[in-house]
Amino acid sequence: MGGPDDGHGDPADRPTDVRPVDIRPADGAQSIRRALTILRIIAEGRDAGVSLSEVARVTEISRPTVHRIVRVLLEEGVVEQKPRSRRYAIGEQVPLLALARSSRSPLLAAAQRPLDELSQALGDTLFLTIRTGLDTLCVARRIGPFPIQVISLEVGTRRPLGVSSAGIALLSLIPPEQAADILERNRERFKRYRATEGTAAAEVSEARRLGFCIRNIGLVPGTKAISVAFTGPDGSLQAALTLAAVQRRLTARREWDVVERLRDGVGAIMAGLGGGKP
Amino acid sequence: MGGPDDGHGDPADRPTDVRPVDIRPADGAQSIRRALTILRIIAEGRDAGVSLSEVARVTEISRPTVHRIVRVLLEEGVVEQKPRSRRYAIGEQVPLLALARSSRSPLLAAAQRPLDELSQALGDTLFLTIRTGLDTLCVARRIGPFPIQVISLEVGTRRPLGVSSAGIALLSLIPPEQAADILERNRERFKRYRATEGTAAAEVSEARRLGFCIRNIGLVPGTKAISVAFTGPDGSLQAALTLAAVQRRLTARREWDVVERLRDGVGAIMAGLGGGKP
DNA sequence: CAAAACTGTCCATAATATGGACTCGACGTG
DNA sequence: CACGTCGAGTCCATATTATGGACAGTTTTG
Repeated sequence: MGGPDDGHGDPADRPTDVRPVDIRPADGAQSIRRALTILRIIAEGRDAGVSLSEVARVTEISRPTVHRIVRVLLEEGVVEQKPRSRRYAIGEQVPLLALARSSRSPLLAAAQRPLDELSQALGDTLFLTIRTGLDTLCVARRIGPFPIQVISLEVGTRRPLGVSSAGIALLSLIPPEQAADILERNRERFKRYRATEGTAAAEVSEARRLGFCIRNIGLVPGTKAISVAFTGPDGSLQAALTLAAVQRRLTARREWDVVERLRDGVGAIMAGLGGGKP
Repeated sequence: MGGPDDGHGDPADRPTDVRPVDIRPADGAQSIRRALTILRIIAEGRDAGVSLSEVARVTEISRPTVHRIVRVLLEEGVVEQKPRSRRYAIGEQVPLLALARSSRSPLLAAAQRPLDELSQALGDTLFLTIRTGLDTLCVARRIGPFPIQVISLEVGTRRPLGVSSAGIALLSLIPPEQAADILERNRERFKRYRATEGTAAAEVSEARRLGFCIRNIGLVPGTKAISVAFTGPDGSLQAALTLAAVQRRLTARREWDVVERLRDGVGAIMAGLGGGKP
């Protein structure tokens, strides 16, 4: 079938030791997994959506199969299709299902105050980003009082881990080989973002050394971002706090101050997460 | 396979006019459809969740199959399992996917003001409920200023069409045979709610005659609800505005006034929906 | 206006999902 | 306490279902 490698069918006489990269038991419901993979890619497209062939390319599932799956999701309202561009986007049913668990996430609850205070104190824009699977997902944003703000991300933006500052920081706090594995699995998607596995890996190493990530923001010239990543109390969740600003506001002197403040913010958020309900 | 079907394959000689509510073509991706059916049932359970065997019973899918599907959804974070009760509930991935389309729904946007004003004016609790597939789903609530309020529903509550006042009203505005079909397909689920197809059908007829639904609220003795249903501009959506109050506040005299006011509210919402973007 | 790229459809085939039968453990009842 | 009932979860032979190569139609690009 699909799969990036190998001459196909070798008639079952290796036990189970090869395990090509991922832990996926591969049994159970393959088509449902595929549907979810497709959904995540479509979610990246936000309101603009994603074209069929791009979904097929990125997921490495054949076009007819993607088409069939997407058609079911379409009929069920889980995705919708933009009439003009024929691109697919997340459909109304998803928010409706989400209503079933409308209680806000503990992370967001814990982060509100620290985000407000920090963005006031630092003056620039802050982002709170979580890791989910192979992606980063922006879940909160605060625009600071300084007159020039770098917006760059909306809440809800989803990207492959490795293309954003937050993604680098997040990768820097998981074990190197896992991080490498993730980069590998995202390789196909990086093309969309003018990123490569190699440069991402280098940045991750650097971030691992420093304890945070600082770099230019890819798509917006003259801007910089600093990200500090952290995990939930029991390692339950992985998130990053990011500051974005025009380059001139991030002089070498201020950098360290900002990192310090971000770390304080992270501390405050983690404290708020500490003793939740079981 | 499953499903309340008829003699299958009649080789294409009805144009497009029958369309029995949603004519499941049954081709394509069956297991994905099943997964979604299961998800919707699980969504009904809200935070408490739903047991495996109940999902199997209601969906009329065999337990092993439900289990296998649910296990995949579990691994993917789409559902989660309460450790204590082993019940399944909607998982964190669903809200995360929903973030991709965080722009609020046009209905909610249009309804905010009218809801606020009406609940102030009438004094009692209002609910805005939509139809989605075979379900009603509460999407907004306003608690009025009168000291005794009937809460009964949370935002996010999902129920089979036919068990709530709003559901009856909604069924009353779709063609009788479609409504009957929906009741039929929900029969298995009614048992959970002490409802039956028969009484629901009678109430729907009554509502169709009156143009609204009024009745006692099932689970809360001494309380009444009045629902007025409506559709979006191009028939795009079906929704109902409901008032709930203790019985003594709904004297026969006031009933008509309330219905009148609810109709005004519906008018205001529909006006707000009128000229959206194409 | 031709080439390229993309969406969507068909169908034989292989692989996948299916559910009956079974095990295990928890709970309740005589 | 022994027995019976009910629910969760597992196994595996089977046939149903999903799969993707090839093709057709349409829009975009050069």
